[in-house]
Amino acid sequence: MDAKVRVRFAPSPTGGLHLGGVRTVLFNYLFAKHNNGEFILRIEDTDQTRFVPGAEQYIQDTLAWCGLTPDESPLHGGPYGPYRQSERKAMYKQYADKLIAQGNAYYAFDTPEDLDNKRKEVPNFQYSRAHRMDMKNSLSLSKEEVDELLKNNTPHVIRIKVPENEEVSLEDVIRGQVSFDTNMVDDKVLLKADGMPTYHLAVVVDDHLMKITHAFRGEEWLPSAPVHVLLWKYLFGLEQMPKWAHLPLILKPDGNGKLSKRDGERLGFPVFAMDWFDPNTNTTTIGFKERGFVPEAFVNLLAMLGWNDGTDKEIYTIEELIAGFSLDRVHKGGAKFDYEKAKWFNGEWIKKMENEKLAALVQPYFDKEGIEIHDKAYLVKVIGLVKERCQLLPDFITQSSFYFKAPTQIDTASVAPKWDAKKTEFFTELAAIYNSKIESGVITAPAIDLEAAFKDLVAKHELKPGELMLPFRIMLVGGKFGPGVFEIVETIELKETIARIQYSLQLLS
RNA sequence: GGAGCGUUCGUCUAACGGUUAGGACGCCAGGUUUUCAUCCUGGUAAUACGGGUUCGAUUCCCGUACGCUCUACCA
Repeated sequence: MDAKVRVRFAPSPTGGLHLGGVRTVLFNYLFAKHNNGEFILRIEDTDQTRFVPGAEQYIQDTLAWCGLTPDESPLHGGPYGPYRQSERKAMYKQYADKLIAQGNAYYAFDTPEDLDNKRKEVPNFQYSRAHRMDMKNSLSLSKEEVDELLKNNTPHVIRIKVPENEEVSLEDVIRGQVSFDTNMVDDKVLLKADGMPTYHLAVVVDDHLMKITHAFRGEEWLPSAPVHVLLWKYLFGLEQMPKWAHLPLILKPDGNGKLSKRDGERLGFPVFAMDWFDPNTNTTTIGFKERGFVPEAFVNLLAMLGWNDGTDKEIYTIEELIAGFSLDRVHKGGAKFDYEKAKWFNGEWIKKMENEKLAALVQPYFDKEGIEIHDKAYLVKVIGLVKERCQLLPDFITQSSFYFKAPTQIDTASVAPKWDAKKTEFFTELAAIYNSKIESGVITAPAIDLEAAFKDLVAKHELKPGELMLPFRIMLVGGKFGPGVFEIVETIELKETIARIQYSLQLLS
Protein backbone atom coordinates (compact mmCIF):
# COMPACT_ATOMS: atom_id res chain seq x y z
CA MET A 1 0.00 0.00 0.00
CA ASP A 2 3.04 2.23 0.28
CA ALA A 3 3.63 2.27 -3.46
CA LYS A 4 5.51 5.21 -4.83
CA VAL A 5 3.27 8.19 -5.49
CA ARG A 6 2.53 8.58 -9.19
CA VAL A 7 0.25 11.23 -10.60
CA ARG A 8 -0.61 12.31 -14.10
CA PHE A 9 -1.84 15.30 -16.00
CA ALA A 10 -3.91 14.11 -18.92
CA PRO A 11 -4.97 16.89 -21.26
CA SER A 12 -6.40 16.49 -24.71
CA PRO A 13 -4.49 18.39 -27.36
CA THR A 14 -7.29 20.60 -28.56
CA GLY A 15 -5.97 24.11 -27.93
CA GLY A 16 -4.17 26.41 -25.56
CA LEU A 17 -3.72 25.50 -21.93
CA HIS A 18 -5.76 27.78 -19.74
CA LEU A 19 -5.41 28.78 -16.11
CA GLY A 20 -7.45 25.88 -14.81
CA GLY A 21 -5.40 23.39 -16.75
CA VAL A 22 -2.09 24.78 -15.58
CA ARG A 23 -3.29 24.81 -12.01
CA THR A 24 -4.23 21.14 -12.31
CA VAL A 25 -0.71 20.48 -13.58
CA LEU A 26 0.69 22.48 -10.70
CA PHE A 27 -1.23 20.61 -8.01
CA ASN A 28 -0.21 17.32 -9.58
CA TYR A 29 3.38 18.42 -9.66
CA LEU A 30 3.43 19.80 -6.13
CA PHE A 31 1.79 16.71 -4.74
CA ALA A 32 4.20 14.42 -6.57
CA LYS A 33 7.31 16.33 -5.54
CA HIS A 34 6.12 16.80 -1.98
CA ASN A 35 5.77 13.05 -1.69
CA ASN A 36 8.91 12.25 -3.59
CA GLY A 37 6.81 10.76 -6.33
CA GLU A 38 6.57 10.94 -10.08
CA PHE A 39 4.63 13.23 -12.34
CA ILE A 40 3.50 11.93 -15.70
CA LEU A 41 2.16 13.72 -18.75
CA ARG A 42 -0.27 11.66 -20.80
CA ILE A 43 -1.85 12.98 -23.94
CA GLU A 44 -5.52 12.06 -24.30
CA ASP A 45 -5.94 12.29 -28.03
CA THR A 46 -8.64 9.70 -28.54
CA ASP A 47 -10.93 12.10 -30.33
CA GLN A 48 -9.57 12.39 -33.82
CA THR A 49 -12.13 15.00 -34.78
CA ARG A 50 -10.90 17.45 -32.21
CA PHE A 51 -7.21 16.98 -32.69
CA VAL A 52 -5.39 20.25 -33.32
CA PRO A 53 -1.86 20.20 -34.74
CA GLY A 54 0.65 21.89 -32.49
CA ALA A 55 -1.43 21.58 -29.36
CA GLU A 56 0.68 18.80 -27.88
CA GLN A 57 3.89 20.71 -28.49
CA TYR A 58 2.24 23.72 -26.94
CA ILE A 59 1.44 21.75 -23.79
CA GLN A 60 5.03 20.58 -23.49
CA ASP A 61 6.32 24.11 -24.05
CA THR A 62 3.97 25.50 -21.45
CA LEU A 63 5.03 22.96 -18.87
CA ALA A 64 8.65 23.78 -19.64
CA TRP A 65 8.04 27.51 -19.27
CA CYS A 66 6.35 26.97 -15.93
CA GLY A 67 9.17 24.72 -14.79
CA LEU A 68 6.75 21.84 -14.19
CA THR A 69 8.67 19.21 -16.07
CA PRO A 70 7.15 15.75 -16.16
CA ASP A 71 9.20 12.71 -15.26
CA GLU A 72 7.52 10.72 -18.00
CA SER A 73 5.85 12.06 -21.15
CA PRO A 74 5.58 11.51 -24.89
CA LEU A 75 8.71 13.65 -25.20
CA HIS A 76 10.77 12.18 -22.36
CA GLY A 77 9.45 8.65 -22.66
CA GLY A 78 9.38 6.34 -19.67
CA PRO A 79 8.75 2.75 -18.63
CA TYR A 80 4.97 2.90 -19.06
CA GLY A 81 4.73 4.29 -22.58
CA PRO A 82 3.51 5.12 -25.02
CA TYR A 83 2.15 8.24 -23.41
CA ARG A 84 -0.23 9.13 -26.20
CA GLN A 85 -3.54 7.33 -26.05
CA SER A 86 -3.86 7.20 -29.81
CA GLU A 87 -0.72 5.04 -29.77
CA ARG A 88 -2.20 2.80 -27.12
CA LYS A 89 -5.33 2.06 -29.10
CA ALA A 90 -4.74 -1.71 -29.28
CA MET A 91 -4.52 -2.01 -25.49
CA TYR A 92 -8.02 -0.91 -24.74
CA LYS A 93 -10.00 -3.48 -26.68
CA GLN A 94 -9.03 -6.41 -24.48
CA TYR A 95 -10.42 -4.63 -21.46
CA ALA A 96 -13.65 -3.87 -23.26
CA ASP A 97 -13.83 -7.51 -24.28
CA LYS A 98 -13.21 -8.57 -20.72
CA LEU A 99 -16.13 -6.45 -19.60
CA ILE A 100 -18.35 -8.01 -22.23
CA ALA A 101 -17.28 -11.49 -21.18
CA GLN A 102 -18.07 -10.66 -17.57
CA GLY A 103 -21.46 -9.25 -18.52
CA ASN A 104 -20.50 -5.75 -17.43
CA ALA A 105 -20.68 -4.32 -20.93
CA TYR A 106 -22.50 -4.94 -24.18
CA TYR A 107 -22.42 -4.17 -27.88
CA ALA A 108 -24.67 -1.42 -29.16
CA PHE A 109 -25.47 -1.00 -32.82
CA ASP A 110 -27.52 2.18 -32.73
CA THR A 111 -26.47 4.72 -35.30
CA PRO A 112 -25.99 8.35 -34.36
CA GLU A 113 -29.27 9.05 -36.15
CA ASP A 114 -31.06 6.41 -34.10
CA LEU A 115 -29.84 8.11 -30.96
CA ASP A 116 -30.79 11.55 -32.18
CA ASN A 117 -34.28 10.39 -32.99
CA LYS A 118 -34.67 8.70 -29.66
CA ARG A 119 -33.56 11.84 -27.85
CA LYS A 120 -36.16 13.86 -29.71
CA GLU A 121 -38.83 11.29 -29.06
CA VAL A 122 -38.15 10.67 -25.38
CA PRO A 123 -37.77 13.67 -23.10
CA ASN A 124 -34.62 13.47 -20.98
CA PHE A 125 -33.56 10.30 -22.74
CA GLN A 126 -30.84 8.36 -21.04
CA TYR A 127 -29.24 5.27 -22.48
CA SER A 128 -29.75 3.32 -19.29
CA ARG A 129 -31.82 0.55 -17.75
CA ALA A 130 -35.00 2.49 -18.53
CA HIS A 131 -34.43 2.43 -22.26
CA ARG A 132 -31.63 0.07 -23.10
CA MET A 133 -34.04 -2.69 -24.04
CA ASP A 134 -35.71 -0.36 -26.56
CA MET A 135 -32.41 0.07 -28.35
CA LYS A 136 -30.45 -2.04 -30.74
CA ASN A 137 -27.85 -3.88 -28.69
CA SER A 138 -26.65 -7.25 -27.53
CA LEU A 139 -28.98 -7.08 -24.56
CA SER A 140 -32.12 -6.53 -26.63
CA LEU A 141 -31.28 -8.64 -29.68
CA SER A 142 -30.97 -12.38 -29.90
CA LYS A 143 -27.55 -13.98 -29.85
CA GLU A 144 -27.95 -14.95 -33.52
CA GLU A 145 -28.77 -11.42 -34.55
CA VAL A 146 -25.81 -10.07 -32.63
CA ASP A 147 -23.42 -12.62 -34.10
CA GLU A 148 -24.67 -11.80 -37.55
CA LEU A 149 -24.21 -8.07 -37.05
CA LEU A 150 -20.71 -8.56 -35.65
CA LYS A 151 -19.78 -10.92 -38.46
CA ASN A 152 -20.81 -8.31 -41.00
CA ASN A 153 -18.68 -5.71 -39.27
CA THR A 154 -21.67 -3.59 -38.51
CA PRO A 155 -20.45 -0.39 -36.86
CA HIS A 156 -20.95 -0.65 -33.14
CA VAL A 157 -19.82 0.66 -29.81
CA ILE A 158 -19.33 -1.02 -26.48
CA ARG A 159 -21.29 0.37 -23.56
CA ILE A 160 -20.95 -0.26 -19.86
CA LYS A 161 -23.92 -2.04 -18.33
CA VAL A 162 -24.60 -0.01 -15.23
CA PRO A 163 -26.14 -2.17 -12.50
CA GLU A 164 -29.49 -1.38 -10.91
CA ASN A 165 -30.16 -0.27 -7.36
CA GLU A 166 -26.61 0.07 -6.24
CA GLU A 167 -24.91 2.86 -4.46
CA VAL A 168 -21.52 3.75 -5.83
CA SER A 169 -19.37 5.93 -3.67
CA LEU A 170 -15.86 7.21 -3.63
CA GLU A 171 -13.75 8.92 -1.06
CA ASP A 172 -12.64 12.15 -2.66
CA VAL A 173 -9.55 13.53 -0.98
CA ILE A 174 -10.92 17.05 -1.13
CA ARG A 175 -14.64 16.49 -0.77
CA GLY A 176 -14.95 13.44 1.42
CA GLN A 177 -17.41 10.70 0.57
CA VAL A 178 -19.48 11.25 -2.56
CA SER A 179 -22.24 8.82 -3.44
CA PHE A 180 -24.30 8.08 -6.51
CA ASP A 181 -27.36 5.98 -7.17
CA THR A 182 -26.60 3.72 -10.13
CA ASN A 183 -30.17 4.11 -11.31
CA MET A 184 -29.25 7.66 -12.23
CA VAL A 185 -26.13 6.70 -14.16
CA ASP A 186 -26.35 5.93 -17.86
CA ASP A 187 -24.61 3.30 -19.95
CA LYS A 188 -21.67 5.34 -21.20
CA VAL A 189 -19.90 4.37 -24.37
CA LEU A 190 -16.57 2.77 -23.57
CA LEU A 191 -15.25 1.89 -26.98
CA LYS A 192 -16.24 3.97 -29.98
CA ALA A 193 -17.12 2.70 -33.43
CA ASP A 194 -13.67 3.67 -34.67
CA GLY A 195 -12.09 1.40 -32.08
CA MET A 196 -10.84 4.25 -29.94
CA PRO A 197 -11.73 4.23 -26.27
CA THR A 198 -13.69 7.08 -24.77
CA TYR A 199 -12.21 8.97 -21.87
CA HIS A 200 -14.05 6.73 -19.44
CA LEU A 201 -12.34 3.53 -20.47
CA ALA A 202 -9.01 5.11 -21.32
CA VAL A 203 -8.59 6.89 -18.02
CA VAL A 204 -9.21 3.75 -16.00
CA VAL A 205 -7.07 1.46 -18.13
CA ASP A 206 -4.18 3.89 -18.38
CA ASP A 207 -4.24 4.88 -14.75
CA HIS A 208 -3.99 1.22 -13.93
CA LEU A 209 -1.29 0.41 -16.46
CA MET A 210 0.71 3.46 -15.49
CA LYS A 211 0.38 2.65 -11.79
CA ILE A 212 -1.21 5.97 -10.94
CA THR A 213 -1.78 6.32 -7.21
CA HIS A 214 -3.62 9.65 -7.10
CA ALA A 215 -5.88 10.99 -9.82
CA PHE A 216 -6.55 14.72 -9.85
CA ARG A 217 -8.88 16.40 -12.27
CA GLY A 218 -11.32 19.28 -12.50
CA GLU A 219 -14.56 19.23 -10.58
CA GLU A 220 -16.49 18.94 -13.84
CA TRP A 221 -15.58 15.26 -13.84
CA LEU A 222 -17.32 14.43 -10.61
CA PRO A 223 -20.65 13.43 -12.21
CA SER A 224 -18.97 10.78 -14.32
CA ALA A 225 -16.91 9.41 -11.45
CA PRO A 226 -19.36 6.54 -10.72
CA VAL A 227 -18.68 5.14 -14.19
CA HIS A 228 -14.98 5.13 -13.44
CA VAL A 229 -15.45 3.55 -10.04
CA LEU A 230 -17.57 0.83 -11.61
CA LEU A 231 -14.93 0.16 -14.23
CA TRP A 232 -12.25 -0.08 -11.59
CA LYS A 233 -14.38 -2.55 -9.70
CA TYR A 234 -15.01 -4.72 -12.78
CA LEU A 235 -11.53 -4.54 -14.27
CA PHE A 236 -8.90 -4.26 -11.58
CA GLY A 237 -10.58 -4.22 -8.20
CA LEU A 238 -11.47 -1.26 -6.04
CA GLU A 239 -8.44 -1.75 -3.82
CA GLN A 240 -6.28 -0.91 -6.84
CA MET A 241 -8.12 2.31 -7.59
CA PRO A 242 -6.17 5.55 -7.22
CA LYS A 243 -7.35 8.13 -4.74
CA TRP A 244 -9.46 10.72 -6.46
CA ALA A 245 -9.29 14.45 -5.93
CA HIS A 246 -11.67 16.69 -7.83
CA LEU A 247 -10.22 20.18 -7.93
CA PRO A 248 -12.36 23.29 -7.65
CA LEU A 249 -12.91 25.31 -10.79
CA ILE A 250 -11.42 28.67 -11.68
CA LEU A 251 -14.28 31.02 -12.32
CA LYS A 252 -14.72 34.15 -14.41
CA PRO A 253 -14.17 37.41 -12.45
CA ASP A 254 -17.60 38.82 -13.13
CA GLY A 255 -20.75 36.81 -12.76
CA ASN A 256 -20.36 33.09 -12.36
CA GLY A 257 -19.22 30.13 -14.33
CA LYS A 258 -16.05 28.57 -15.55
CA LEU A 259 -13.42 30.96 -16.85
CA SER A 260 -13.21 30.76 -20.62
CA LYS A 261 -11.05 32.13 -23.36
CA ARG A 262 -13.85 34.51 -24.28
CA ASP A 263 -13.85 36.05 -20.79
CA GLY A 264 -10.22 36.98 -21.23
CA GLU A 265 -10.89 38.63 -24.55
CA ARG A 266 -13.93 40.41 -23.18
CA LEU A 267 -12.20 41.67 -20.03
CA GLY A 268 -8.76 42.22 -21.52
CA PHE A 269 -6.52 39.70 -19.79
CA PRO A 270 -4.89 36.44 -20.80
CA VAL A 271 -6.43 33.08 -20.01
CA PHE A 272 -3.85 30.87 -21.70
CA ALA A 273 -0.41 30.36 -20.21
CA MET A 274 1.38 31.27 -23.43
CA ASP A 275 0.39 32.64 -26.81
CA TRP A 276 -1.69 30.09 -28.64
CA PHE A 277 -1.91 30.15 -32.40
CA ASP A 278 -4.94 28.27 -33.59
CA PRO A 279 -4.29 26.88 -37.06
CA ASN A 280 -8.00 26.39 -37.66
CA THR A 281 -8.97 30.00 -37.17
CA ASN A 282 -5.57 31.49 -37.92
CA THR A 283 -5.74 33.58 -34.80
CA THR A 284 -3.43 34.01 -31.86
CA THR A 285 -4.69 34.23 -28.31
CA ILE A 286 -2.44 36.13 -25.94
CA GLY A 287 -0.75 34.29 -23.09
CA PHE A 288 0.48 35.26 -19.64
CA LYS A 289 4.04 34.79 -20.78
CA GLU A 290 3.78 37.21 -23.65
CA ARG A 291 1.78 39.69 -21.60
CA GLY A 292 4.87 39.96 -19.43
CA PHE A 293 4.40 37.56 -16.55
CA VAL A 294 7.39 35.73 -15.15
CA PRO A 295 6.86 32.00 -14.65
CA GLU A 296 7.62 32.15 -10.94
CA ALA A 297 4.78 34.62 -10.43
CA PHE A 298 2.42 32.73 -12.68
CA VAL A 299 2.94 29.51 -10.74
CA ASN A 300 2.73 31.37 -7.45
CA LEU A 301 -0.57 33.06 -8.21
CA LEU A 302 -2.09 29.84 -9.52
CA ALA A 303 -1.10 27.99 -6.37
CA MET A 304 -2.90 30.57 -4.26
CA LEU A 305 -6.11 30.04 -6.21
CA GLY A 306 -7.65 27.32 -4.10
CA TRP A 307 -4.83 26.51 -1.75
CA ASN A 308 -3.03 28.13 1.18
CA ASP A 309 -0.90 26.84 3.98
CA GLY A 310 -2.89 28.50 6.72
CA THR A 311 -0.44 31.35 7.26
CA ASP A 312 -0.47 34.87 5.86
CA LYS A 313 2.35 34.11 3.47
CA GLU A 314 1.54 34.74 -0.17
CA ILE A 315 4.81 34.83 -2.06
CA TYR A 316 6.23 31.39 -2.52
CA THR A 317 9.04 29.90 -4.52
CA ILE A 318 8.32 26.59 -6.16
CA GLU A 319 10.48 24.89 -3.54
CA GLU A 320 8.41 26.43 -0.78
CA LEU A 321 5.22 25.34 -2.51
CA ILE A 322 6.48 21.79 -2.78
CA ALA A 323 7.48 21.76 0.86
CA GLY A 324 4.17 23.17 2.07
CA PHE A 325 1.68 21.61 -0.30
CA SER A 326 -1.03 19.42 1.07
CA LEU A 327 -4.32 18.36 -0.47
CA ASP A 328 -6.28 18.80 2.71
CA ARG A 329 -5.73 22.53 2.46
CA VAL A 330 -7.24 22.70 -1.01
CA HIS A 331 -10.57 24.48 -1.18
CA LYS A 332 -13.83 22.95 -2.19
CA GLY A 333 -15.35 26.04 -3.74
CA GLY A 334 -14.36 27.60 -7.05
CA ALA A 335 -12.21 30.73 -7.13
CA LYS A 336 -12.91 33.78 -9.25
CA PHE A 337 -9.85 34.93 -11.09
CA ASP A 338 -8.70 38.46 -10.24
CA TYR A 339 -6.34 39.95 -12.81
CA GLU A 340 -5.40 42.87 -10.53
CA LYS A 341 -4.09 40.50 -7.91
CA ALA A 342 -2.35 38.47 -10.59
CA LYS A 343 -0.44 41.58 -11.64
CA TRP A 344 0.41 42.30 -8.03
CA PHE A 345 2.00 38.86 -7.74
CA ASN A 346 4.06 39.58 -10.82
CA GLY A 347 5.18 42.94 -9.46
CA GLU A 348 6.28 41.30 -6.25
CA TRP A 349 8.29 38.74 -8.17
CA ILE A 350 9.92 41.37 -10.36
CA LYS A 351 11.01 43.25 -7.27
CA LYS A 352 12.45 40.12 -5.76
CA MET A 353 14.25 38.82 -8.85
CA GLU A 354 17.92 39.19 -9.67
CA ASN A 355 18.64 42.06 -12.06
CA GLU A 356 20.66 39.80 -14.34
CA LYS A 357 17.81 37.35 -14.66
CA LEU A 358 15.37 40.15 -15.29
CA ALA A 359 17.64 41.64 -17.93
CA ALA A 360 17.48 38.43 -19.94
CA LEU A 361 13.68 38.41 -19.71
CA VAL A 362 13.32 42.06 -20.61
CA GLN A 363 15.78 42.11 -23.49
CA PRO A 364 13.30 40.70 -26.05
CA TYR A 365 10.87 43.52 -25.32
CA PHE A 366 13.57 46.10 -26.05
CA ASP A 367 14.47 44.26 -29.22
CA LYS A 368 10.87 44.33 -30.31
CA GLU A 369 10.75 48.09 -29.70
CA GLY A 370 13.90 48.53 -31.74
CA ILE A 371 15.79 49.90 -28.77
CA GLU A 372 19.39 48.80 -29.04
CA ILE A 373 21.23 47.73 -25.94
CA HIS A 374 24.95 48.10 -26.41
CA ASP A 375 26.04 47.34 -22.91
CA LYS A 376 24.55 44.44 -21.00
CA ALA A 377 25.90 45.72 -17.71
CA TYR A 378 24.21 49.05 -18.34
CA LEU A 379 20.89 47.27 -18.89
CA VAL A 380 21.30 45.36 -15.64
CA LYS A 381 22.02 48.60 -13.82
CA VAL A 382 18.99 50.34 -15.31
CA ILE A 383 16.76 47.43 -14.40
CA GLY A 384 17.83 47.74 -10.81
CA LEU A 385 16.95 51.43 -10.97
CA VAL A 386 13.39 51.00 -12.25
CA LYS A 387 12.22 47.53 -11.28
CA GLU A 388 10.12 48.54 -8.31
CA ARG A 389 7.89 50.58 -10.59
CA CYS A 390 7.18 47.68 -12.96
CA GLN A 391 4.43 45.10 -12.67
CA LEU A 392 4.65 43.49 -16.08
CA LEU A 393 7.77 43.00 -18.17
CA PRO A 394 6.73 45.50 -20.87
CA ASP A 395 6.54 48.17 -18.17
CA PHE A 396 10.32 48.23 -18.37
CA ILE A 397 10.01 49.79 -21.81
CA THR A 398 7.96 52.75 -20.66
CA GLN A 399 9.87 53.03 -17.40
CA SER A 400 13.36 52.90 -18.79
CA SER A 401 13.57 53.50 -22.53
CA PHE A 402 14.83 57.03 -21.84
CA TYR A 403 18.00 55.53 -20.43
CA PHE A 404 18.81 54.18 -23.85
CA LYS A 405 17.56 56.87 -26.17
CA ALA A 406 16.30 60.42 -25.85
CA PRO A 407 12.54 60.68 -25.50
CA THR A 408 10.83 61.66 -28.71
CA GLN A 409 7.70 62.97 -27.01
CA ILE A 410 8.36 65.80 -24.57
CA ASP A 411 5.48 66.87 -22.37
CA THR A 412 6.15 70.60 -22.86
CA ALA A 413 2.51 71.37 -22.14
CA SER A 414 3.16 70.76 -18.45
CA VAL A 415 5.89 73.42 -18.25
CA ALA A 416 5.19 75.86 -21.08
CA PRO A 417 2.57 77.96 -19.25
CA LYS A 418 5.01 78.90 -16.48
CA TRP A 419 8.03 79.09 -18.69
CA ASP A 420 10.01 82.34 -18.84
CA ALA A 421 13.35 83.78 -19.89
CA LYS A 422 14.85 83.24 -16.45
CA LYS A 423 14.36 79.52 -16.77
CA THR A 424 15.86 79.44 -20.20
CA GLU A 425 18.81 81.32 -18.80
CA PHE A 426 19.13 78.86 -15.94
CA PHE A 427 19.15 75.76 -18.10
CA THR A 428 21.50 77.38 -20.59
CA GLU A 429 23.98 77.96 -17.83
CA LEU A 430 23.44 74.47 -16.42
CA ALA A 431 24.28 73.01 -19.80
CA ALA A 432 27.33 75.22 -20.01
CA ILE A 433 28.55 74.07 -16.61
CA TYR A 434 28.11 70.43 -17.58
CA ASN A 435 29.95 71.17 -20.78
CA SER A 436 32.91 72.63 -19.02
CA LYS A 437 33.07 69.57 -16.81
CA ILE A 438 33.20 67.38 -19.85
CA GLU A 439 36.04 69.50 -21.21
CA SER A 440 37.95 68.87 -18.03
CA GLY A 441 37.54 65.16 -18.49
CA VAL A 442 34.49 64.49 -16.35
CA ILE A 443 31.95 62.10 -17.85
CA THR A 444 29.45 61.92 -15.05
CA ALA A 445 29.15 62.58 -11.34
CA PRO A 446 27.38 61.07 -8.34
CA ALA A 447 23.74 62.07 -8.02
CA ILE A 448 24.21 63.82 -4.67
CA ASP A 449 26.96 66.03 -6.08
CA LEU A 450 24.88 66.83 -9.12
CA GLU A 451 21.96 67.75 -6.91
CA ALA A 452 24.09 70.00 -4.69
CA ALA A 453 25.55 71.77 -7.71
CA PHE A 454 22.09 72.16 -9.20
CA LYS A 455 20.77 73.75 -6.03
CA ASP A 456 23.68 76.13 -5.82
CA LEU A 457 22.93 77.28 -9.32
CA VAL A 458 19.24 77.64 -8.49
CA ALA A 459 20.16 79.87 -5.55
CA LYS A 460 22.49 81.92 -7.68
CA HIS A 461 19.63 82.57 -10.12
CA GLU A 462 17.34 83.44 -7.23
CA LEU A 463 14.86 80.76 -8.24
CA LYS A 464 13.22 77.97 -6.30
CA PRO A 465 14.22 74.34 -6.87
CA GLY A 466 10.57 73.36 -7.08
CA GLU A 467 10.18 75.42 -10.23
CA LEU A 468 13.07 73.75 -11.99
CA MET A 469 12.93 70.13 -10.96
CA LEU A 470 9.88 69.19 -12.94
CA PRO A 471 11.02 70.91 -16.14
CA PHE A 472 14.38 69.19 -15.80
CA ARG A 473 12.69 65.82 -15.36
CA ILE A 474 10.53 66.35 -18.38
CA MET A 475 13.56 67.32 -20.45
CA LEU A 476 15.26 64.08 -19.47
CA VAL A 477 12.47 61.51 -19.64
CA GLY A 478 9.71 63.27 -21.54
CA GLY A 479 7.08 63.19 -18.81
CA LYS A 480 6.20 63.16 -15.14
CA PHE A 481 7.57 59.78 -14.21
CA GLY A 482 10.75 57.90 -13.51
CA PRO A 483 13.42 57.66 -10.80
CA GLY A 484 15.19 60.58 -9.16
CA VAL A 485 16.27 63.30 -11.59
CA PHE A 486 19.93 63.29 -10.60
CA GLU A 487 20.14 59.53 -10.64
CA ILE A 488 19.05 59.73 -14.23
CA VAL A 489 21.67 62.38 -14.99
CA GLU A 490 24.32 60.30 -13.32
CA THR A 491 23.34 57.28 -15.39
CA ILE A 492 22.86 58.84 -18.81
CA GLU A 493 25.90 61.06 -18.18
CA LEU A 494 26.58 64.72 -18.81
CA LYS A 495 26.90 64.70 -22.56
CA GLU A 496 23.49 63.16 -23.11
CA THR A 497 22.00 65.42 -20.46
CA ILE A 498 23.21 68.50 -22.28
CA ALA A 499 21.73 67.24 -25.54
CA ARG A 500 18.35 66.73 -23.92
CA ILE A 501 18.40 70.13 -22.23
CA GLN A 502 19.19 71.80 -25.52
CA TYR A 503 16.54 69.87 -27.41
CA SER A 504 13.83 70.89 -24.95
CA LEU A 505 15.06 74.47 -24.81
CA GLN A 506 14.48 74.62 -28.54
CA LEU A 507 10.97 73.32 -28.16
CA LEU A 508 10.22 75.85 -25.45
CA SER A 509 11.59 78.91 -27.19
C1' G B 1 -36.06 18.50 -15.86
C1' G B 2 -32.51 15.13 -13.24
C1' A B 3 -28.00 14.11 -10.57
C1' G B 4 -23.69 15.82 -8.17
C1' C B 5 -20.96 19.72 -6.01
C1' G B 6 -20.59 24.35 -3.75
C1' U B 7 -21.68 29.26 -0.63
C1' U B 8 -16.93 34.12 5.03
C1' C B 9 -15.47 41.54 3.05
C1' G B 10 -16.19 43.53 -4.33
C1' U B 11 -12.05 39.46 -5.10
C1' C B 12 -8.39 35.52 -3.02
C1' U B 13 -8.74 33.59 1.72
C1' A B 14 -7.75 32.60 7.74
C1' A B 15 -10.35 31.26 12.09
C1' C B 16 -9.49 22.82 17.96
C1' G B 17 -17.54 24.80 18.74
C1' G B 18 -15.69 30.27 22.63
C1' U B 19 -11.62 35.93 18.32
C1' U B 20 -13.42 43.18 18.68
C1' A B 21 -14.38 37.28 12.49
C1' G B 22 -7.66 37.98 10.91
C1' G B 23 -4.49 38.72 6.39
C1' A B 24 -3.84 39.97 1.09
C1' C B 25 -5.58 42.43 -3.65
C1' G B 26 -8.64 46.57 -4.96
C1' C B 27 -10.56 51.17 -3.39
C1' C B 28 -10.29 55.74 -0.12
C1' A B 29 -7.34 59.10 3.13
C1' G B 30 -2.59 60.69 5.07
C1' G B 31 2.93 60.45 5.05
C1' U B 32 7.65 59.71 2.19
C1' U B 33 9.28 60.71 -2.92
C1' U B 34 10.28 68.68 -5.04
C1' U B 35 7.39 63.72 -10.58
C1' C B 36 5.24 58.93 -11.05
C1' A B 37 5.69 54.28 -8.93
C1' U B 38 7.54 51.81 -4.72
C1' C B 39 7.31 52.14 0.51
C1' C B 40 4.91 53.39 5.42
C1' U B 41 0.27 54.61 8.41
C1' G B 42 -4.78 54.46 8.76
C1' G B 43 -9.77 53.52 6.78
C1' U B 44 -13.64 50.77 3.93
C1' A B 45 -16.04 46.06 3.71
C1' A B 46 -18.15 39.52 4.98
C1' U B 47 -20.13 34.51 7.85
C1' A B 48 -26.83 33.58 1.91
C1' C B 49 -31.61 32.49 4.69
C1' G B 50 -34.56 29.51 8.21
C1' G B 51 -34.67 25.80 11.71
C1' G B 52 -32.30 22.55 15.03
C1' U B 53 -27.97 20.32 18.42
C1' U B 54 -25.24 23.09 22.26
C1' C B 55 -24.02 26.98 28.01
C1' G B 56 -22.15 28.85 23.24
C1' A B 57 -22.45 28.09 16.39
C1' U B 58 -18.67 31.00 10.60
C1' U B 59 -17.64 26.03 12.37
C1' C B 60 -21.98 20.16 13.44
C1' C B 61 -27.13 18.42 11.39
C1' C B 62 -31.67 19.36 8.42
C1' G B 63 -34.32 22.37 5.11
C1' U B 64 -34.68 26.63 1.71
C1' A B 65 -32.50 29.95 -1.67
C1' C B 66 -28.86 30.96 -5.00
C1' G B 67 -24.83 29.42 -8.05
C1' C B 68 -21.92 26.00 -10.71
C1' U B 69 -20.76 21.34 -13.19
C1' C B 70 -22.49 17.22 -15.77
C1' U B 71 -26.51 15.07 -18.37
C1' A B 72 -22.19 13.27 -26.54
C1' C B 73 -19.47 7.39 -30.25
C1' C B 74 -15.83 15.57 -26.37
C1' A B 75 -12.60 15.52 -22.91
